[in-house]
Amino acid sequence: MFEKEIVDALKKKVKGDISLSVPPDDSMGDFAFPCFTLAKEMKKSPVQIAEELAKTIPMPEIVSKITATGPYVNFFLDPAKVAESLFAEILSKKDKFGSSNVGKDKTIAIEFSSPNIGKPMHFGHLRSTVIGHSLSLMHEFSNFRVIRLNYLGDWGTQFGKLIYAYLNWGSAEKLHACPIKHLYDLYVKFNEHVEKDEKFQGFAREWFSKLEKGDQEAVSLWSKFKHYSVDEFRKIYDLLGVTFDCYNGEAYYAKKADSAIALVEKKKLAEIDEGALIVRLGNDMPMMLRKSDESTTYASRDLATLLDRIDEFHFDTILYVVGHEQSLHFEQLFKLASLLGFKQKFVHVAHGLYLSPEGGKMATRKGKAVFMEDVLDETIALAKKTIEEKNPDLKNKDEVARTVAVGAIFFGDLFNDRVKDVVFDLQRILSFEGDTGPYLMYTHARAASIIKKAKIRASKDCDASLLSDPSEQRVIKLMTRFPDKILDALAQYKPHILAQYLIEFGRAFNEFYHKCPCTQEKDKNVQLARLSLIECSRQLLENGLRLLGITAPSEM
RNA sequence: GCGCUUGCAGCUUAGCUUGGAUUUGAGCGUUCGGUUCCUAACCGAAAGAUCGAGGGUUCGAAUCCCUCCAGGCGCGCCA
Repeated sequence: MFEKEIVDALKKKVKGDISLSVPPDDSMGDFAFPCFTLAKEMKKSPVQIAEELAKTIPMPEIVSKITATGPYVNFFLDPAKVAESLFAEILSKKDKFGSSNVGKDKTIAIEFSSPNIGKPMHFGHLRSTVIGHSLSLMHEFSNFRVIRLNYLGDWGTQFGKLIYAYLNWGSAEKLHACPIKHLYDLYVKFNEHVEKDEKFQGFAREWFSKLEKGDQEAVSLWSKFKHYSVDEFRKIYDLLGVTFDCYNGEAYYAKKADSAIALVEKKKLAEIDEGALIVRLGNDMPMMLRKSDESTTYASRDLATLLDRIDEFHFDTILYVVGHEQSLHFEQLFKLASLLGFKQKFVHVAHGLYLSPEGGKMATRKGKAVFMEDVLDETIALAKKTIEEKNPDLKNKDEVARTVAVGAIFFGDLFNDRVKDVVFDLQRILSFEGDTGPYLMYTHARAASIIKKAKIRASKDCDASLLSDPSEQRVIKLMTRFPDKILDALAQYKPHILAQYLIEFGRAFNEFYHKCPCTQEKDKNVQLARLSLIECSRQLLENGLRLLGITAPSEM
């Protein structure tokens, strides 16, 4: 915010593209214009140029001071004017504050979460779920039309495994009583057998092949497994507040794989090699579309899925929020799609993996997985215990405990750059202090509490010039950055940019909270100005957290 | 072997896309201090970093380029 006014003023004196930077320290102003590039063109020292510019640039309304500091021209915004303009905007836009129109008339499809049927959702699924959810919310906030896609892993040789295992070692009673657990046990058992004897892999392939050909027994078991799993997933999504527009999984698109393959063949892009149908996409990376036993592959189904989605949803951009171990697959898929003539924007929003503390991936196959449900239960229990200690009179304890737990888990996942691998550490998830979701939720609750207690209401007509304490000015300054942070996070598909900013803002707010009491302030005008600052801060925190998928309670 | 990716205080990390005002900014943990006062899930202070190693480009490199080392992931009938 307010950057445009400064750029416009600079344009009157400087030619070409102007990009401003943010000084490293508050004492150096709000925006800076570095003169290095100009120095080369003008063959003068950047220091000299900065000095000349500082004197000659027409001062925009919102700016109170322009100085030259070394090779930089520094712009100081007038805090009172900034605050007035911010308060008016926030108090009128409310839960829309920070939104933009960058997505106007654009459609974005976002594939995320995509758990595998027949296995419990393990904690590793959290990354895709949380990042995809947050990106969906941010795009919607910026007026994109968003389509949320959950590409269920409900097809493939793994079902051959499950069917074989169930028929040989399974029990109908156990399946009925605790379906997911039973299926999971069978899955682990089957893989133990494969370790010892390769022939089991063949049994699995056989059963999957039967399933693909529509064998009645196979199909009926498959659909039973799928039903149970989806029910289980929905419970977790409800708890997390995550929604989808489309649950079509691999099975749904598998039927369309043949026509997708036909299209590739028509364009003469495919060839037969060792009995399998492959596409060569340059150095050493063939993409297999059909196995030698005629069954489809993950790649062909994913291609079919992409083509069908292009048809159905007419998106401009599609995001695949999937772990980085699949980068090669997506590189191939996107390359093939562009060879087929599609011009949409395809993005693999790759994220790091949760690694098991003992090392290596959290593989369900080896029984090394940590289940989402267990982590949720434990976190909720701790949140409840913390509430009992700190705020025993709270009314809706269970509901708040759930909200706090989800906030802790979401924020913990979104706070760091998504490309990095994370070693699973329950103690970190269970921490509610420092750079955490509960810290921000608590900050929000404090603000809400003051507003509730105050006898007056926040107003844009307060005297913002009374907010002269450095801590107050810092909050105001940070507030102006909120809309841009959302745009940054959006441009890079990185929610941690917003999360990091919110922590910075929360710290500033808490400092102000300690230094500048509001309800006890005697001067009514100061009180009103502070209350307005508090309400605007609260709104910002509410909006920011919401975009990360976190609900901010007004009491906790 | 090839490809992608990561490497910063004891631990977890931001900053790298677009090199600059930096002697790298946080959180946890450690040590010390703050609650007759709007929720201490808070605030303040101190100690703690040869930014994996070496070279190069540049007036200037945590940031760009090269080599090496270490971790993670992937490399045709798993998804």
